[in-house]
Amino acid sequence: MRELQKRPTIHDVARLAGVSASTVSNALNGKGYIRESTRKAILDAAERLSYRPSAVARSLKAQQSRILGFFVSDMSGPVYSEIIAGAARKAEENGYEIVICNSHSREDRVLSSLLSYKMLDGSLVMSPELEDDVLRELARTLFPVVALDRDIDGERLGCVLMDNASSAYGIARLFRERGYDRIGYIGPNPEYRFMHDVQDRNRGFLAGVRDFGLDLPEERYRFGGFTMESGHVCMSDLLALPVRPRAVFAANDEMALGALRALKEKGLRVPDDVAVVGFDDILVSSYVSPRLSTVRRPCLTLGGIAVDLLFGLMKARKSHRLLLPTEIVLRESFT
Amino acid sequence: MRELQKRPTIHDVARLAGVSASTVSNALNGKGYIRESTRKAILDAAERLSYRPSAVARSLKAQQSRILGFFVSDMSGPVYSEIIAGAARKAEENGYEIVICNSHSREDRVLSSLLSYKMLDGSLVMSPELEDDVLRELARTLFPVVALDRDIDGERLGCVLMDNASSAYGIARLFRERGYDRIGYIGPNPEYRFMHDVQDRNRGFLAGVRDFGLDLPEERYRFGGFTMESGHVCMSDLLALPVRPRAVFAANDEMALGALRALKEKGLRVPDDVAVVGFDDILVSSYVSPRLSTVRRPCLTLGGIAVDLLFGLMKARKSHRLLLPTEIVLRESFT
DNA sequence: CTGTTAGCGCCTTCAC
DNA sequence: GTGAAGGCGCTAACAG
Repeated sequence: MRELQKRPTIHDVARLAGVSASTVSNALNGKGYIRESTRKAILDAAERLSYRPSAVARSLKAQQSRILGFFVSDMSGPVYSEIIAGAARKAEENGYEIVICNSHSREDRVLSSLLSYKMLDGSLVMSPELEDDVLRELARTLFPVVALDRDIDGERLGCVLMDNASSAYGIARLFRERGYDRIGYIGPNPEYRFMHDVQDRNRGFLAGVRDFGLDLPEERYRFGGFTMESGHVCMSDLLALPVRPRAVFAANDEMALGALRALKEKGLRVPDDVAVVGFDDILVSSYVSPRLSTVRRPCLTLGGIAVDLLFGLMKARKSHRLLLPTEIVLRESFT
Repeated sequence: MRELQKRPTIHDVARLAGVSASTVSNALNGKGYIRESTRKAILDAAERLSYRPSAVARSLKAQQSRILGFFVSDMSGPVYSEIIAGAARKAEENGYEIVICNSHSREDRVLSSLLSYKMLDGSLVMSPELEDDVLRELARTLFPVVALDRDIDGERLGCVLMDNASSAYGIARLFRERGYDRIGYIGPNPEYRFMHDVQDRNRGFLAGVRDFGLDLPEERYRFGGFTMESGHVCMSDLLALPVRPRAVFAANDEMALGALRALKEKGLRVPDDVAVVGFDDILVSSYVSPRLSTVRRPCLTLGGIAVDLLFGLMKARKSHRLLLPTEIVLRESFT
């Protein structure tokens, strides 16, 4: 029965190589001048012991971990992974790593423990669950924070937003221009009121509805939960109405996909009977039939920019607020 | 111009409260007996300074971080997020956290730096990029490792697999039973040979093709890259053939979705003209038209089980190998 | 060129 | 009840 051997430390290497710990440190990190023979001996000893420096000890000494946190609540969405990819690339270019921390739960226990016990040099946040005050507290007491898709400011706190509102507004305009007057809307249910980007979409679209005089009575305004299932239910409800809408805007692609399914089940054609527009331009949206018209958001860019901003916050204390444009993509489901 | 104030340490709290550091430590961690008045003073001081214990220092002292790593390369897939969710839940129940580390790159730099400089107590690995030897090395020198969907064993190394092969074999059997003799296959291109689960599917299906005497000539065996785009291309190629297949098996749902689109573009009906089967049962597969027949894998379960196994490895040195069943789900695209 | 010393922030003895 | 001392593993500063 073998003992659980402890990991070797720099002293073990030093002993084996017959030198001191600091010489080992220097040799391994390429600092200072070291005779080639001792250097060789040290490398050899390290190799023999499979020595790996402890990241924890290093971080303690260096007072930085070179790790950035990315707080997300959901992570399932395709949107997130693209943003993360953008962030990870930029972080890596600068010798940092990104770790994903899921902040799904809203319990206080999580807020005070999960959030405060990390070893991060900074963080990006995409969790609607984390309230503004929590972020401010985080930024104040722990490390700089960049919020994604949420309009917030404060000390050591930046944000980068996507212009959801104007594209949503643009959709309303297009409905008017193309003569789709009698519309339906699958919008965010109250549960999502704390999600900034979602609310932007909502406000933008409703403003457009008003400004362009679209016909959106209460019964054609449904509240969805941003899943395909929810989109399916909402659209089914819409279709059960005595007067059905000619065009429907869903606040994200997943709901729009669910809506397409409901339409299909009722034997209705898209866009001939009912036109549909989503939001996000997730990958699958251009593969379903009919291809979904939607709004594309610069997710990859967003991630990179957010990390840049975070680096800025880590160096200086300046905070920033950036707004990225979005773009309407017309495909088959609405033209 | 305000200085970048450093985070307060336990000594700062001690000074403010007029006690020693160890008393603060005891008070904050509920150890030992402390007079209520000093205790109050300490809590108060900590609050005033917004003191947060340093996770790094703690980990160094405790010789554990209570953090588990989850190495993934892609992360974009819906499959991953479900597994991660399962793992995160189980980890949390035991006072651990999971951080996602992306190991997308195959460079040596990454293998030796990214992998060795972590502060993890253990890790789950779903990166095909990380070769078996790397995992063994990891397990030997750093921390216990549980590989997901990869058949490997070694010291402090466990694995949990999903039975890809028998379901893929089952698909072939179904093709035979339902009279779909002339088939096509969109399988993994050679680039994916290091992905264990994918290879299992491949082997299982090809074994079935042989055993059940299905008609799969070379030109109807295409190599795809597991994206919708790739599935689209492969299916288009298949349809350009003089004799087109009556049923097509794609090695994952994304490719199957791409295939459906190609079929749609050619004006072919599914399953009447060509039947299609995928693999994974991603969420959207039951929403597209026609709904996709596929193979469901117990992803949520997998994550939890993997963490359990990891805990086992962290306590004892025993290693394990688990195999989880999969299930064929028949929907509209093939019945 | 190499070794000694000291300290990063915390916690665990062990005195008092 | 509380404090002083020491050490987790590493590295920077300074001697030698």
